[in-house]
Amino acid sequence: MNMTQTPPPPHMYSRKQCRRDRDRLSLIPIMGRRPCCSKEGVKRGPWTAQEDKLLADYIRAHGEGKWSSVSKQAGLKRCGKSCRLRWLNYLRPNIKRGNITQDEEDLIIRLHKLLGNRWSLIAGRIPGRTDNEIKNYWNSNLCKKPLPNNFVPCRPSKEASSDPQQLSKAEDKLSNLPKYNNQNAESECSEGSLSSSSSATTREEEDYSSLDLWMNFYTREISLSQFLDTDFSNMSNLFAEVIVGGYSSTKAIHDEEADFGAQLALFTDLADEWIM
DNA sequence: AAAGCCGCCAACCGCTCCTCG
DNA sequence: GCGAGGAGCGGTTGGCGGCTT
Repeated sequence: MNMTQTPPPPHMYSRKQCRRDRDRLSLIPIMGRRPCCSKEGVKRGPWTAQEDKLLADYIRAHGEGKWSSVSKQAGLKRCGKSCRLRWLNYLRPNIKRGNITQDEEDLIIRLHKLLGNRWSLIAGRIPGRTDNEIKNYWNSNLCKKPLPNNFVPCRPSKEASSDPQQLSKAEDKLSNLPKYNNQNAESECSEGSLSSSSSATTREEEDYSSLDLWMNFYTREISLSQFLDTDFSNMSNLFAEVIVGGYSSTKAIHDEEADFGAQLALFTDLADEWIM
């Protein structure tokens, strides 16, 4: 038996190689999928217009939530996750269809540099666009574009980490950006609040207005001088931790040791490098 | 004209986080 | 504090249409 002629095991095939083989040899797909729902009789695949109507009518009448029971209540033979995804990515009101504009593309690039592959957060800053749409757009368009000198690779966690020497100082900082609570962030974003309102009264509101300010600066909605002219005295140490990437959990909010002034000075030094 | 290849995008999957009892 | 279940997220896949050979 000549082992050198043995093809690689299926799990070592690249996707393209797999598809090439499938096309050439008319094989069934090598990499199968397990159904997400073990229940038999759960429908999968593309949604029909009738299913869309059932789901949309139900949610308009009863609101979002309880996805696991939505399918039953609405008379759909779909799993809850599928219903949720269909609603969020397609049926939800105010979904913007069609081509991504140049302005939206610029914003996606900046937000991706800022947030990495946190598509839901990026989508939250771009009205009418879904995380899935932005993710697809990134992977099919922006990922292939030539990157600026200091641009973060599309998948920094897998590709950039192997050669730390190539990371710029800014990228080092960006890779440590906070993983703040998505629900809070999304609700913030859904309000469309792009201003750095100083009327926040609670600690939580205060923290997110700080983050918002920074994001506005990063996405060039405000200038560096406007940013530095801000009265930071009303903001918590979270802001400083966000700036230098020292924030790793909500506990850090209460770190009284944070040297806000020094961190802000560091940020100011880095600011020019961060902005393309 | 047919086969092969490629890109796009809707949908699926597994994992993590959050909430609640 | 702990476990179960639900919700959300990001990575991946499959189907399809268009392009190339």
